[in-house]
Amino acid sequence: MSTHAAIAAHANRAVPGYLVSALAMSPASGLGAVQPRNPADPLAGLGHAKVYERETTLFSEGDAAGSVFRVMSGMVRLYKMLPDGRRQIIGFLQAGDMMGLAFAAQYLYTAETVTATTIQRIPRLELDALMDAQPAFARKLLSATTSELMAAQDQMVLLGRKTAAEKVATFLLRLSDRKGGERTIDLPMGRSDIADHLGLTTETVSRTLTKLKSTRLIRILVGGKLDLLDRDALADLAGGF
Amino acid sequence: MSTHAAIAAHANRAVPGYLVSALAMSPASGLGAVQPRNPADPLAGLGHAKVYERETTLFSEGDAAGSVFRVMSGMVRLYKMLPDGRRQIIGFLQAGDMMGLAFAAQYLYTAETVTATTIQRIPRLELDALMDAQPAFARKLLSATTSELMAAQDQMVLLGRKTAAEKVATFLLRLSDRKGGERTIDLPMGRSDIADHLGLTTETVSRTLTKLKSTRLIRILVGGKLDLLDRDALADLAGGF
DNA sequence: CGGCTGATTGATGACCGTCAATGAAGGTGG
DNA sequence: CCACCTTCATTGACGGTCATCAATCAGCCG
Repeated sequence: MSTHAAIAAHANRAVPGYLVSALAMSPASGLGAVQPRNPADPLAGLGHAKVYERETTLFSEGDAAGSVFRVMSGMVRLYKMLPDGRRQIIGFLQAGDMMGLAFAAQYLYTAETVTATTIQRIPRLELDALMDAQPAFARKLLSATTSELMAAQDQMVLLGRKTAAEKVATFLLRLSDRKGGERTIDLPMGRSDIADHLGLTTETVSRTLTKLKSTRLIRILVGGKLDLLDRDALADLAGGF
Repeated sequence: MSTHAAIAAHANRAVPGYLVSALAMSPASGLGAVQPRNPADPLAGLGHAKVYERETTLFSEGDAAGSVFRVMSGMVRLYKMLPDGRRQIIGFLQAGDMMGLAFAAQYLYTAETVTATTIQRIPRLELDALMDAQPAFARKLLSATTSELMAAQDQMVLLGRKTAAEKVATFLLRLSDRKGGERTIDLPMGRSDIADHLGLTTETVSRTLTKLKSTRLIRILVGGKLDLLDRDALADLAGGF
C-alpha cells in the first residue's frame, strides 16, 4: 500500500540535475509522435525534435546549460561521476521525462542515450517566456519537479538501506509500474547501467537476477526483455517501495 | 571546483518530501528572528511560528498534508522508514529550509526536531494564494525545489558510490559549508542520525570519526562540536563533492 | 566462422554490519 | 553535591554481504 503510494508518485516522474521533470505529453498515453499545438501540452511546438542514436552524449556535467530537453521516445541515462571514475546513475528517462530544468549555469550531470532516442530540445529562453505567459505552466513545472524530488527520496532509501536483492526487486517493480504494471518489461540498459543506478556491481546484479530466475520470480527473455512471474513475491522482496 | 559547485548548490538548500525548499529569510544571514513584512521574504507574516522542544514529531509519513513548514532556528530531520524499521534520513533542515512543499495529499516522510526548534507553519491555502498573487514567488519556489533536487543527487552519489570514510568526510564538509566554511561545526544530531543519513551504522560512524581524530584531520570538542583541522585533507578524502 | 562486447559464474577477500561489552555524559532524586 | 540511572558513544571480536579479480560463455556483426 505505502509501497504503491510511493510508486504512484514515481509514475508522474522526472529527474533533476540541471534538472528533470515529467511533463505529460499526453497524460498516461504511450509513446506517441509529437503533437504540436496540443492544448494539453504547452511545450508542443517549442524548440525542435531530433533523433539521436544509441550511446550518444547529449550534454556533460559542467557544460554550459542553455536548453532543456524532453524525451519523446527511447531512453536516456543521467549520471554523475566521482573524480576517480565511479559513476552514479541518477535516473533513466523515458517518454515524457524532462531534463535540464534548473537555474544553474551548467549542467550538473551527464546525459546519454541508452537506445535510439527522439528528443525535443527547448532553449531556456523559450521556456522562460512560456512561464511568463502562462503562470499555470510554472505551477506545472513545480509540480513535476516535486514529483522528481519524491522519486529521489525513494532512491535514497534504496541506496542507503536496501540489500542487493531488495534493490534489484525494487528496480524491476518500478520499471513495471512505469509501464502501468505490465508483467513484461524492457531492460534496454546494460547490467553495468543497472549496477551504477543501484549502487552495486555488474556481477552482483547478474547474480541477483540469476537467483530471481532460479526461484521462478522472473523469467529472462531474449532481446533484453524480462517477465515478472510473481509480482507479490517481488514486492515482498523489495521491502516496501 | 566541481566540489564547490556542488556545495554551493547545497547552500541554497531545501529538502523535498511532501517537499522541502530553502527560501531565503534574509539571504546569507544567520539565524535571525522573524521579520514580518520584510519585502525580501514573501512568507514573512504568513501562518504563525511556534517553538517545539527537542525530539518532537512535527508530522509523520502518511499524515494528511495541510501545511508547509519553515525552520526559523534549530534543526529538523526528515526521514523515511522501511516496514521493518530501517530508516533513511533524507536530510537535516536548518534555518531557512522549508518542508512540506508538494502536491501530494499526504506527507511522504516524517519530520522531527533534533534540537529545540522554532518553526513557521503555513497553511497550504495561504501558500497557494501567495503563488497566485505573486507569480515571481512561484518561480522562487521552483528555484528552491530545483536546488533541493541537486542536493538529492549529490546524496545519491554519496550513498551509492562512496566509502564510509568518504561519506563522513563529505558530511562534515557540507555542514561546514552551510555555515559559510566555518572551521568549527555543530553536530547536534546523534551518531545514529548521522549513520541513517549516510547509509552506515552508528559503530562505523564512530570508528570513522575516531580515525579522523587520530589522523589529526578533526578534533572533537565538548557539547557536540567539532573542529575541521585540515579541510584540504578532508576534501581529498571526500572524493569530490 | 572468427572476433568483439557484454553477461554469467566462480573463488577470494575486504569493508562494514552485527553482536557485545565498556566507557562517558547528562539528568534526577536523595 | 554526589550517587544512581539512563542514554549514547566508543571499542572490540567476528562474520556476512558484496566487491574484486578472473575465466568462461553467449550473442551479435562483419
